[in-house]
Amino acid sequence: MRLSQFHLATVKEVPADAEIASHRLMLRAGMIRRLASGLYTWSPLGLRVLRKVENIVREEMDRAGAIEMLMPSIQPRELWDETGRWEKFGGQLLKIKDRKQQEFCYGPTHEEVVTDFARNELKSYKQLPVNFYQIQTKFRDEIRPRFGVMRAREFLMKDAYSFHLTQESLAETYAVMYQAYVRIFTRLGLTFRAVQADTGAIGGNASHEFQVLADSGEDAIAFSDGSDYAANLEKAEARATAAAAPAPAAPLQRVDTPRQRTISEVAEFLQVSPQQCVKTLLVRGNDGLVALCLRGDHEINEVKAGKLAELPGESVLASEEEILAACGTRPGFIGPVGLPDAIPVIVDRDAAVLADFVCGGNANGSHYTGANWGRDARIGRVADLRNVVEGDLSPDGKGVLHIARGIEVGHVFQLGQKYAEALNASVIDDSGKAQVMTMGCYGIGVSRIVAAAIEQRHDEAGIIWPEAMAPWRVAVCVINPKNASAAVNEAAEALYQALGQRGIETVLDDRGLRPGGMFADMELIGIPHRVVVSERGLAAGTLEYRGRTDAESRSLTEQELFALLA
RNA sequence: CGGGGUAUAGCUCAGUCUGGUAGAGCGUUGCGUUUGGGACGCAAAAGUCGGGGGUUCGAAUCCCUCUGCCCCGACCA
Repeated sequence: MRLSQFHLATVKEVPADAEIASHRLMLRAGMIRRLASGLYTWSPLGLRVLRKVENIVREEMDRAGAIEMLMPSIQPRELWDETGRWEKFGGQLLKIKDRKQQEFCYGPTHEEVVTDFARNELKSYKQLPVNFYQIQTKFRDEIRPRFGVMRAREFLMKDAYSFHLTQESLAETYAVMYQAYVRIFTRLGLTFRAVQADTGAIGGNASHEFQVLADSGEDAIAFSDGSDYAANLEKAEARATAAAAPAPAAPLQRVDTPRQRTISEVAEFLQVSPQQCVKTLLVRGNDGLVALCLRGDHEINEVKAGKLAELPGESVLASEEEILAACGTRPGFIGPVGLPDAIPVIVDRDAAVLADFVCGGNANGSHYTGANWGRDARIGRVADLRNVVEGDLSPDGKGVLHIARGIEVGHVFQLGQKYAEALNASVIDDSGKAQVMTMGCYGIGVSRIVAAAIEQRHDEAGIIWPEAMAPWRVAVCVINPKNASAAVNEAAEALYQALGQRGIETVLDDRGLRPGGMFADMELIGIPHRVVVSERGLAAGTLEYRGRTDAESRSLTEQELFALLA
């Protein structure tokens, strides 16, 4: 590509409300332009990168045996009524009507459509397993779109759906997809981790997220330094630090804590560490309130709490009024000692192995010291309620957990029969009986990958593309082309042609910018390799090469350059 | 949905408090000088000051209202 024939539109300034590096750099590089909240135009430059990602995803899906298709983005309400998700999906579903007032939505995902396709197309177990995929625009009416294309309302996604007769077959395809994802993110040149993910309300046997590691990531992930264990923080299991509580050594004593309500205030006031305190959260249970007890320095994990049998499927903190009505105490002074019998007490594993601890006194302005389970407070049962923290033992017993931030770019999921059952998608098995199919689904946020890559790889000057994602691998920069000798322009043109003939994607910067502006642009848009052609270099018979992350330029012969790029 | 902020040239923003002919930088166009890290000079084009209503002799500025956008929170996977 000759840059003089392209539309490169870099800018120096960027709106103050572009918060994260990838959003700022994509705007500055002119890759995207905002049309409305969460809606972005991909410029020619941005599209080149997006297509690089898309093509790698497509190649690896094809290699893994998935079959590409394309489904409509507009979907009829009736199909969504069949699975009950027209209502359940809520405000994220963009609903529209046609001229006959019939209702449709812009697809946020395609389980309904693909399962409808499958129930019409697949009749026999001999057609299974089969894995359909598409790369297509999705729309989710996010409450708060942000960070440019990182969390946009309209975005490009690869979604694949596999159909099986048995769970074993699903597990096989799941493993193949998992490996395909590993290949994709490896080829893209990203630092990532596959982590166990919560399967949520859908159930199923397995789910993994692929997280690109970046400090600005919205997800927290835990991983072991002694094994390959890695999980989303909402999923990571917290093991108790001790097998059992030590024997009680201190007497139970009520102490006045007139204005100390938070754990940190109480701990400081009583001169104990937060680890020696028990905090008690009251949440709405199936039948009245439920008490959840945690060690003072630990955080509740709402996903784990929501799964407790005593809770209605979600964890919602009780209001101050509800607490006052049930306990006669304001929040801040609640504790397991002397709590009304009607309130079940569920204790986190680590809180359960404390002895002589501090807890709320169930009276305004008072706490207990020297409290002990059994002697002073009842334990309904012990459960894993908390988020793991840096330094926790890995749940597989090997190594210690560390916490990192990640950006979710892929998610594989063993769906089971939820959708096939709702839509009655079945095939005839070898005994002639109809069997509901078992499904898996596998998503990749194609447009999000572009932002995630920048988030992971950038510097002061701009984007640092992995080679596989760069809009061009090499930039040939001509110094002062309008006034340089014919030889310089000819040499640049010849080099550009030679690189192209070797299959190396090259951009020729023949715009005639001053060198500073030209270099700044090539660095901003993240071209991995830069070669300068000038009178100076021509006289010396060498090319001036500089890698995107190199501190300085160096001289290469043309042959050395080709070898380096081979 | 609750709270906060914001809307002025293509872009980034001053100007609003204290009402009196619309500003800067970047970008764009033309001319000239320049040409190895975002050059310089001169000239020019470019604005229903988000929409509507009100107060006033007079509103970008004060008041009411609507809308868009951004941030925090709640929500959601």
